[in-house]
Amino acid sequence: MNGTADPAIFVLLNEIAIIEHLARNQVERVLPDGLRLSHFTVLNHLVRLGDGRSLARIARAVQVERPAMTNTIQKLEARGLVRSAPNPRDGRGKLVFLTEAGRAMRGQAVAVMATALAPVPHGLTAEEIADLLGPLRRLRGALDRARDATEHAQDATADETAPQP
Amino acid sequence: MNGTADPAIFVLLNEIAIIEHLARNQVERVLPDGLRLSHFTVLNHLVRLGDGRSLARIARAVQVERPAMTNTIQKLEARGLVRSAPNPRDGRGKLVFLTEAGRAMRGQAVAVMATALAPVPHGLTAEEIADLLGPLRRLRGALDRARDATEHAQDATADETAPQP
DNA sequence: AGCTCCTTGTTCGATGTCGAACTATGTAGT
DNA sequence: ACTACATAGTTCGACATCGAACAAGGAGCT
Repeated sequence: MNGTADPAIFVLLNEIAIIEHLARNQVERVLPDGLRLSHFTVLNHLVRLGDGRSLARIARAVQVERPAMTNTIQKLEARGLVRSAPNPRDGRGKLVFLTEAGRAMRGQAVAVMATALAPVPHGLTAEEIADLLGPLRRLRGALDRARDATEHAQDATADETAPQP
Repeated sequence: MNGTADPAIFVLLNEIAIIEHLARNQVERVLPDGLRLSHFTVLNHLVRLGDGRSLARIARAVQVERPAMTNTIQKLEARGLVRSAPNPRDGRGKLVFLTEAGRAMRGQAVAVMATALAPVPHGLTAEEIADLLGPLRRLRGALDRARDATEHAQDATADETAPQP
């Protein structure tokens, strides 16, 4: 009817954008007391990969600009979920550490998110979820390289997937 | 090593969120003159599925709240990319139409996006892209149903995928 | 008709994110 | 040592999005 069919990659990215949007909204509705997904993402990152990291490094790993991370860390610190200290090795740097409250909050968030997302696997088998991951990681890699072509970053998001057995 | 392994669905959604973020940033850097992805999404929707739709209907289809769509339509109208007229059948409603400039802008945007995303398929074969789509559509469906469980919507995002052969 | 409930589009205030720009510090090259 | 240049963290202004709340109109029911 129309000659405007989108390329396959468009359709795929559109689908991904919608899924991200639905998942974000659904998850943010159940997170404890106004905790944003971006806040949780940082807590989760620090729990999984270890704390004592610099703000800039966290920002690169979770794919936000540094100003956004400054904001996020300030909010987390105001809630007592993280604390930060100057880096003794680097006068510019700042290291971010989890507090016990931060670890507890992350655990609580994981629990409610798991509950909220429980109905989802009914649309997808565990095997299908696993099968999706490989190609999606390569897609992410391709996007990372395409960005590097126009910019000049190299540490990208690699450490996000590091500790997978 | 740590006892904090995330459920598979978490890992999947995290990957999806990062891909969405990378793709959005990459695309918005090449869109003509400050055109936002949300603006393009509306233009693309109207070209593909037909114009003369109401603001609320477009908002549901592209998964944003009505205030956001009011803002988007106002920006598009200020640029002369769409025009709107009151719905003669419904005194509350407002119908949004594409202008020629809007159609042209959408075509131009598709072209530069295709160029910007050209390196991406090198990480993924066309067949893999196609294979991804089925499971992802079911994932979207599952999320839609999970949302319906706590809320009360039913038209969801179905028409977005309607014209697929 | 009248009443109730839903839908539409909008305005408002709050928040998160971005890019640009700035200061301070580290790093490399001469 | 000095002079670039890169990086860390922050502040600033712009902007999109959200949820809540509103006024206006439609739909259904008695």
